[in-house]
Amino acid sequence: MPKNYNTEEEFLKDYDPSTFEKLSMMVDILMLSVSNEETENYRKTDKKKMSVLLVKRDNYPFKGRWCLPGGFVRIDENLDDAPRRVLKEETNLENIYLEQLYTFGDVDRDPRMRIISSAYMALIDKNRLCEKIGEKTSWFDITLYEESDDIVDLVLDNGSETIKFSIRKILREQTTDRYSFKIVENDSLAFDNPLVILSGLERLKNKIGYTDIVFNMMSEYFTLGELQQVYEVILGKKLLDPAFRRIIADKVLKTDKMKTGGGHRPSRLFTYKKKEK
Amino acid sequence: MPKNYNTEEEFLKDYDPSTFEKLSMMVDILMLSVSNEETENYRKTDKKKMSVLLVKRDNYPFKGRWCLPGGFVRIDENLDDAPRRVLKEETNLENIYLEQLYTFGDVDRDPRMRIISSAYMALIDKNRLCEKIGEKTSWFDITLYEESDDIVDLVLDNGSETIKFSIRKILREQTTDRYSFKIVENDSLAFDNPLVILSGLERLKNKIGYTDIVFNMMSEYFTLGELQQVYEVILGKKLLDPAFRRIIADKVLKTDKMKTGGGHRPSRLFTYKKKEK
DNA sequence: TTTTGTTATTAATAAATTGATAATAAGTGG
DNA sequence: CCACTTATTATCAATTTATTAATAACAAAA
Repeated sequence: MPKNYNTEEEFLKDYDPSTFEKLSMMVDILMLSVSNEETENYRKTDKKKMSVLLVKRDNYPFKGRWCLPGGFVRIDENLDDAPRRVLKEETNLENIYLEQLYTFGDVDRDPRMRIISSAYMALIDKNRLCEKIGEKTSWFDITLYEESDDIVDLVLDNGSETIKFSIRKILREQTTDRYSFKIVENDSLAFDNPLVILSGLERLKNKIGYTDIVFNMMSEYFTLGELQQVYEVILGKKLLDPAFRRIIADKVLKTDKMKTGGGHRPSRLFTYKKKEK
Repeated sequence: MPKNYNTEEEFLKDYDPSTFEKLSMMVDILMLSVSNEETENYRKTDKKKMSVLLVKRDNYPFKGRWCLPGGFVRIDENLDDAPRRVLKEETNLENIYLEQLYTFGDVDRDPRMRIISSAYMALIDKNRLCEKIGEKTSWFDITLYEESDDIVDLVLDNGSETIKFSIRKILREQTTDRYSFKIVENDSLAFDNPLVILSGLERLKNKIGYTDIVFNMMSEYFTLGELQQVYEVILGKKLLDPAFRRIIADKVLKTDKMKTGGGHRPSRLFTYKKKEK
């Protein structure tokens, strides 16, 4: 029988927080970048890949498996602050582009107990995180095969290990535009991490067209060729040079620096031109 | 001191879920629709508005204030299932378009205790939910004033009550494209609901261009004029007729029904043409 | 019955954008 | 100095978008 309160204060003083069964909250971080193949004839060989940062679990559950970096949200910590803290702890990096991707909350997603996880997508220029990663942390290159209309196979590779999984895109009822994903096969990635990876790749693909987030993956100075390759690997298709240049013309700023040494005509270096207003 | 386990099962059997402090999880539902002004000369008067469904709180905290419908996530319920259940409970509606919007998790967003809330956006044809709502539930028309470059004022009105609040868009550090919102003023809306509303309006505005979600707000048969008005109210600007018709040409199917009685040339009725493949 | 007002719908053309090909530039490595 | 490679821009065709305006068809007023 609910008691009758007259003021907000009175109610709060009396409030029993244990009325509802509680649960735990985590954040997972999908750190994405683009592989760098500086020395290759990259225009010809299409070697550029998306890459994702994984860490090897040294605890149960999924001990020994690779997973996305993550951690529990502290009780006195804003949700949006958690991924930034975790990133600092795991990679010692600050000032990283982060955006919330999706909150995954299936009942059985974690074998330990009920844990809901907010996935955040982080974008970074790979050069900022290359040396300092230990044995437990590794970049994996992503290859994506569209198996059929509704099945996607993903292969992750870090040079010595390979991880494969398949995901089925399900056209949800009651929606007219959005897929939800379901894991069909998964050797080795922990938890529902495959879903996070595919969601992130899709989000990036969508947002590259109407935002400037790509520039978070570029170093300060870059050539238009490099930028174009990043676009191409994210979109999964070749772009024509003049068309591409037209698209990004007002997003970049020409510098007077040049990049030489490529065995061909040197290319001009550009920087990101921040929006006015 | 962590004990050493040899198998996953062994670990789980021994796992103590109380290691981390737990919290509660809610879902909020941002039910959006478009006001219907059937009898007006709507092309001239721009009366069409976005509307949002609010319920009056009859409990503390925020007793007597309007807020988004919502509820706690059950411990044995998938996160994505919760908004569907809540919607069924509060409005008796099923088969509603729903998509996860954002998970809000600031420490102080609920005065009771630590509660993280996933907001879901629901889109509906208003005619499906008009009669059957009681006194505690009401549609509010939304008017949006761009006060300055970074401040937006919102006014909600249900005919007898008016709710106002202001939100500041903050260009986040470390990002190049996204705003985060901060409530500047808020008379009467409960919790961080103003943020949810503005996020949803922005999401809708973005997605209308590359998805077919608008059709979730239309009834089965509609005129192109009606559809255009919905586009215009979502985008907040007028569109030219021929341009609009080109854009949606391959999304709609012409029927042989007509709508008469408008005091002008009757308009043909169309339906949503579902994507092939 | 005719006129006026209103929205629907489409034609037609100008303007802008995009697509595709090709030409020229400027390094490196033989 | 030549071959090779990528960079960069020009050019023109094809397509799309913007804009104006013409015509259609009903309701209501005159």
